Amino acid sequence: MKLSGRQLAVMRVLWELGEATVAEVQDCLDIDPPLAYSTVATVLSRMERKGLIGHHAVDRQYVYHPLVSKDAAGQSIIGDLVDRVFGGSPAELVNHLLDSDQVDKRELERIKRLVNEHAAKKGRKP
Amino acid sequence: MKLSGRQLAVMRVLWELGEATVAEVQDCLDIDPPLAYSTVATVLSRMERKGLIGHHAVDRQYVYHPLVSKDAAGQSIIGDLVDRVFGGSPAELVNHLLDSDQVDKRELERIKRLVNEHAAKKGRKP
DNA sequence: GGTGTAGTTTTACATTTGTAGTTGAGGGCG
DNA sequence: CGCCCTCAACTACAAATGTAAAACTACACC
Repeated sequence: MKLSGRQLAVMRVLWELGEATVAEVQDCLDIDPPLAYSTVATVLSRMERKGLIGHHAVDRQYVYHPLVSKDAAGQSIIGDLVDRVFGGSPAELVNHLLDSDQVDKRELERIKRLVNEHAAKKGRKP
Repeated sequence: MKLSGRQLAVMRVLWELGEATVAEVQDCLDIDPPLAYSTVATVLSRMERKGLIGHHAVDRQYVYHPLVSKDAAGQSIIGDLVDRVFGGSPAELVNHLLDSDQVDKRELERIKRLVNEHAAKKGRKP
């Protein structure tokens, strides 16, 4: 699966809302300057053509919904990143991530906990 | 900074080799079917125009070298990913990463070590 | 029943990317 | 001296993306 920048932004809205009309997507896209209605509609159409999302009509308007889960997409994107930038080593990714200033104390704690939990699970049932 | 798929592949070669001629990049790109010489040359030119790489002439041929470090690029790409997919939470990324089958026991150990080391460093000198 | 109006579909166009052929110039070789 | 070879440079073109105006269509309201 492959998402362009705008497509990803739209997917985020759909993941967040579960489903949404064109106008709702347009509103939730926090972009400056805001996209025209027809622009959003075009993006949604193309995404549907690619099977990323689906729609059903409700009262003359389309309600779009994701066909790929956030988890699946995240998984795929991360896998790609690990392969293409970090030579297949997830640890390399983590290493870079930890150096980033996006990781404050709070996030670091969460990460530590996640890793330990995961290690426990893995050890219990491999 | 923004790298397309092919551009990233080329950067990987340059990061690996430090610097390289067009033909060397072509050889090191492990792509099937292999890209034409002129294709690689075009990609390199465009990347240079965008300031991603530079070149100097040696004996009638160009030797290209990266202008952005792998670390910087990795940082930027990860930052983007965290922002755009995981709502700014690095822990979310890690969570997904751990669920990936790219993380085997060995990688998990490495990750655990990295996290603990980092926590120690952070605790010492915040 | 005509006329807005909201919403979808169509059409349009620039930019970026992926890919590669063609051209042109400098240098070596016969 | 003229030909060939190797590169860099230019040109080309299709697909995807980003963006949006224009056209169409069904509905409601006067």
